[in-house]
Amino acid sequence: MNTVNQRKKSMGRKKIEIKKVEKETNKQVTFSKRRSGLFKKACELCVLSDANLAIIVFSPADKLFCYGRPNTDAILNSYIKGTTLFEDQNSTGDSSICEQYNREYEEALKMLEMEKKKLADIENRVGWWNDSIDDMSGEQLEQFMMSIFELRTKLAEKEHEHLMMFSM
Amino acid sequence: MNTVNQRKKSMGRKKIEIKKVEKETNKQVTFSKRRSGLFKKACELCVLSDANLAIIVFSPADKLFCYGRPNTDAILNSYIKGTTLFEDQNSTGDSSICEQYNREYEEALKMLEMEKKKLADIENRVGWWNDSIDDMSGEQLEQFMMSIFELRTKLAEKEHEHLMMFSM
DNA sequence: GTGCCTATCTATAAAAT
DNA sequence: TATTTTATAGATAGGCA
Repeated sequence: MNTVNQRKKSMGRKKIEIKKVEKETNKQVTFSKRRSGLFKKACELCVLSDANLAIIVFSPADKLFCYGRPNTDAILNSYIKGTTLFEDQNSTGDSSICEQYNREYEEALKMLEMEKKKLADIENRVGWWNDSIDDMSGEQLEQFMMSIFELRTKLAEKEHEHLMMFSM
Repeated sequence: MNTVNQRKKSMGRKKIEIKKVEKETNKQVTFSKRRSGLFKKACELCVLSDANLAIIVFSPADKLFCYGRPNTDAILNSYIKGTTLFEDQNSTGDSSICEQYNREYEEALKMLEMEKKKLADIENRVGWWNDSIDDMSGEQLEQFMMSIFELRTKLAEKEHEHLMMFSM
């Protein structure tokens, strides 16, 4: 049994005034604990009442945390568009900022790949051409000239293709 | 005074399971109470730890509620612009991807521009070369051969640059 | 920064008004 | 339907590891 004088291990929770916590380390701890508490409450609200929500938090050090159901961007998108979630889900167009970025990014990547291929293609041809010239001796000049015209024709065709692709 | 048999006025709070409240009227009451509780917690978090946050809630009936400090739109703008560090606490979806896509997308766009410039550069040179050949008559062949070697040298330099860039 | 602990403090489910 | 009451479940400040 505890004697009258025996100290408790903890003073337990104390009432605090809701005002800025001045001590920096305590402020950090309070932020961390209460943020997780807030997100838990948010989760419960969603589950219990079948709601959807997003929370975006900037910590005192301006670090970003967020919670969202079904996900943050879907909620923000609905908010920004001034539509409801229901309407948003039924739309066939872009459904969230995230997805939109994703789509644009994939497109950009594809374009990049195409450009790289074109470049590689052209550089290969140039390389082949250079090699041809490198190996050439005086008596091969006439034959080379024939090749030049042949190549020119092929290049013109290829270039035309490229220009067509560019103008898309 | 209360007699021994006198019933309490309330059974008090009971433990509830965190799952969708089926009874519509109870769900509505739960939503309303817990939403205000959530906003209160959010307010306390802001004051205590000097944080900023925004909460956007769609009720089960898709009605919009929000809370923001300093205000909702300021927080959303910061979020969308992705100007700060990011840690995702999301349980259902992943929203940090959005910012990441944005960054990768910008990068891809830059790369694309670079590739296009390179391509245009090379195609200009090829075009110039083709034009040269087009206009050529028999007596200009010797002069053309001189040009070929000059060009070859220049192209080799340029190509080397490109290969260097590619290998990054 | 996280996690545990305990003694409170606070939010809130259910009922009553 | 909103507010108040009751009694309890849950959150958390302060310590410590």
